[in-house]
Amino acid sequence: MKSRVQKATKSLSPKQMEKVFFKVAEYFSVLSEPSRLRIMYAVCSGEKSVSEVVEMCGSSQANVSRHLMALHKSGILLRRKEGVTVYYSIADNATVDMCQSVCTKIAESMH
Amino acid sequence: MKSRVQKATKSLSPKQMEKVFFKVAEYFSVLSEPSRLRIMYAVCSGEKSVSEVVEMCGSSQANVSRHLMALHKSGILLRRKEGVTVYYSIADNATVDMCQSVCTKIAESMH
DNA sequence: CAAATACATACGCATATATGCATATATTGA
DNA sequence: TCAATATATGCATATATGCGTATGTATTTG
Repeated sequence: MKSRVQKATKSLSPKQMEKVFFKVAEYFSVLSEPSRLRIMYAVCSGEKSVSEVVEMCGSSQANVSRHLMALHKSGILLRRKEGVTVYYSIADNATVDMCQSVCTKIAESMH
Repeated sequence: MKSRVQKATKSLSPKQMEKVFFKVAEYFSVLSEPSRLRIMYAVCSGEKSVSEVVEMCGSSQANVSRHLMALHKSGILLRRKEGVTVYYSIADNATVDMCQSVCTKIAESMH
């Protein structure tokens, strides 16, 4: 086996490859907005309600709600409703780890 | 220490945090287009000239050139000129590894 | 110098996306 | 039922982004 990438994509038809590229792009796209990263940072310390995130991020309720929903629809955040309150939490720690890696690399390069 | 994220962001002022969020978003943004992921896939198997990538991706020369330049300007690809020919290559294998992880996860969830 | 080759870029257009504002929906309690 | 609270969403707008087309720039060759 030549590379990890070949291992990951072997047995995928060109059409399937296109689909994967599209989905991966979509995934990164969700993480490509400062507002959503700020929200991710708020939620990654533990499950939070919308209003808690609003409080922590200083953005408007409408915006936070929309971004949380986008993060949820992409599978990055879990959503749990309890009465009127909606709680969001990290679906997969791998996502947070990935953000953290990039974050660290960039923070280092800023010195 | 509570979490890796706190470790990564400790000693950063709110202003610096904002800057990091912005830069991380920018980084993910570059990887959030199928065309650029296709190009990354072409280049990750080894240094490639622009025309080689054009050949491999089936996109127009102008487009490939623009995307390669974007990937280079963000630090993801290295650029080397040799005569009229320009060669691009992966700057940091960590980026490819990251894409591959996401790719695998998504490819699996497609079954 | 002229032509060919390889790559980069300006321009215009179509589309996507983030945001503010207002409003809708859902749940709870009086 | 009415009011209050928490969240979601429709609409308008400003901005960003991708792409095709055409053209510019740099290098090599005859």
